[in-house]
Amino acid sequence: MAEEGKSLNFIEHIIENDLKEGFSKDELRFRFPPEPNGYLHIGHASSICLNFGLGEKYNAPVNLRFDDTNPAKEEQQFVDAIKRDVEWLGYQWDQERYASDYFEQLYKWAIELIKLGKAYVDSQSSEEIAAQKGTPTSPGQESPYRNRSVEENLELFEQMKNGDFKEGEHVLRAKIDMKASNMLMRDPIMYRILHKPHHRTNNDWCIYPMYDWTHGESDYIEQVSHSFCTLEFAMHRELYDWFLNQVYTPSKVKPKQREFARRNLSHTVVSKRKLLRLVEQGVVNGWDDPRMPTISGLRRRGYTPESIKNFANTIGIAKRDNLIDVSLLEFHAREDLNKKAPRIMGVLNPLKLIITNYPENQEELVEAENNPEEEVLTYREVPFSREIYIEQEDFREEANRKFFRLKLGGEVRLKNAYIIKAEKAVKDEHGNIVEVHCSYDPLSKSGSGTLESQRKVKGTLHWVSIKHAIEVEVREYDRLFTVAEPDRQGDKDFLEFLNPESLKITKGYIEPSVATAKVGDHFQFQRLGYFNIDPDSTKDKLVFNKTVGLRDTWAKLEQ
RNA sequence: UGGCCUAUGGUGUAAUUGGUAACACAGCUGAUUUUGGUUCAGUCGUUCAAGGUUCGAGUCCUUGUAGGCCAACCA
Repeated sequence: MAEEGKSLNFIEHIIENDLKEGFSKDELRFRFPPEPNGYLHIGHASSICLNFGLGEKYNAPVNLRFDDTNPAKEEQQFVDAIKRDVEWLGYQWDQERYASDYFEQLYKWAIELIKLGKAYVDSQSSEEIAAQKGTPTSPGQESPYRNRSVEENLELFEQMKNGDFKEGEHVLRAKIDMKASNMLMRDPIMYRILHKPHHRTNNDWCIYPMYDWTHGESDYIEQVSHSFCTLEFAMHRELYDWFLNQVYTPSKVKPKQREFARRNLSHTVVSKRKLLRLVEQGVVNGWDDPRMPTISGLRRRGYTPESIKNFANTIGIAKRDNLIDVSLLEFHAREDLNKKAPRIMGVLNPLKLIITNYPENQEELVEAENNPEEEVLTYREVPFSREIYIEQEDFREEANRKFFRLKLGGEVRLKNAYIIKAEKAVKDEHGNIVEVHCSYDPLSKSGSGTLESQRKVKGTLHWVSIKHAIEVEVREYDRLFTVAEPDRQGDKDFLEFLNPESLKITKGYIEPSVATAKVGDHFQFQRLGYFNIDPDSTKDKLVFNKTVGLRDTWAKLEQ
């Protein structure tokens, strides 16, 4: 079902045009084709949202197809992670396919190409082949094996398949044009010998097809109508079409490849190869480290599927180079979490506050809104007592009028509780404030309806009762890199721009209502930001990840 | 010294296909607020350059300029 009134991106224009020119809507079919050699990242999320979004818009099937033609790099664990991530985003694929499902068909087609004189076995080394390839500005040379007889080619190719040769001894090449301006058309390699077990076909094959030979034919087998990929494949289109034309039957759908620009995110890297380095060198704690721009990392960090999808839809799809600021991603996290995350009180940098006129052994429960954004408000109870923690930043001995928080002689409201007045700051021998003594107005209790409770005081602080607070571990994250484009800093390696302070682990104190929360649950720590519970949590210790802070206009004023 | 692609506010993306350049984020003002959050109102700012076609050009043409991609038995 097409959304109305929404402007179309260039991909949608292409589809609309095809439809207008008579392409049947029933034959629309898309695919998301990851290689299982790493985890999906935010850039893939854009591609997933594009393809599956198109599927939803046109009510067309979308296949999940693993491009698994290189057993040297691909693993089952990545297949599993990819499926988990796509599902988590909320998309359902029509069929789960693997390029390796088509190895037999591809092999048969290759034999046909040989018989037609359109493919040949080259027995040179990869260095020799590369040397003959020419350069972008000069034509290539033909291989001395280019005109082998069909019979010889057939025989050699079969021996390749049977495992009679070592890796690198022979390859199968398409016979196209060594002088083509598009270097991909200079007799591209279709098959190489690889004596490696494949995660699905084990040792059935020792020849493996190359990407170009595989991808378009796989699209064709699945009758994918529109095959979208990133811009670096633009030059491959000519070859994609050439291979397709060798096997195409007019009654069938001929897939159409179109290219869009990959999305770049500031202050990170969006490339599986580079992310792999971060993982392998131990810069981060795995692919799902909350600092990683992987889907798994973002999930663990506390991003919701909706926030990621909204982000992807907002940034759209186009063909020009781009650098999207992470703050836009963070905006979408806040926007979604603001609606969904229950509010709680937690203190990260505790300062002890004693309410001197509150009876020593007294405690009470105060009522707190779970989320002011709820249509029907719900409440919980939070324990209050004489000794509480507030944030260190929320108290100053002296401050100007712009400081809405607690200062000596000044008043603030304790959220959901009483209005207090700071009387005295107790210091240690170094002059650090270790305790604040306050008095409270017993008639000012929140929601009590008294005149005193309705007094307007400028500041409201969050707090926890020391006696009742739960101690938790809090992991706060900052951008992984100190510069916007770490992988575009001249000849310097992107690892030179790591932010040494990307992870800060501290102790926090939170209200007891959270004790029963589960891994993955989201919360807003009031006045601080959004947090969720990390899988590292145990029965005895909750671990929180900070997803993103609240918008903080005070911090801006302070600068 | 070739081929292909791209160029719209600070960022990202649109513009009913030649008809008033807009949406989101960021920024700035103000209002509301028991979160310096949210919400609301307002505001700043845009078509790479030069020619050409046209009543009219972000859109078409020409020439420049800038950036990206292409020489893995990777995808």
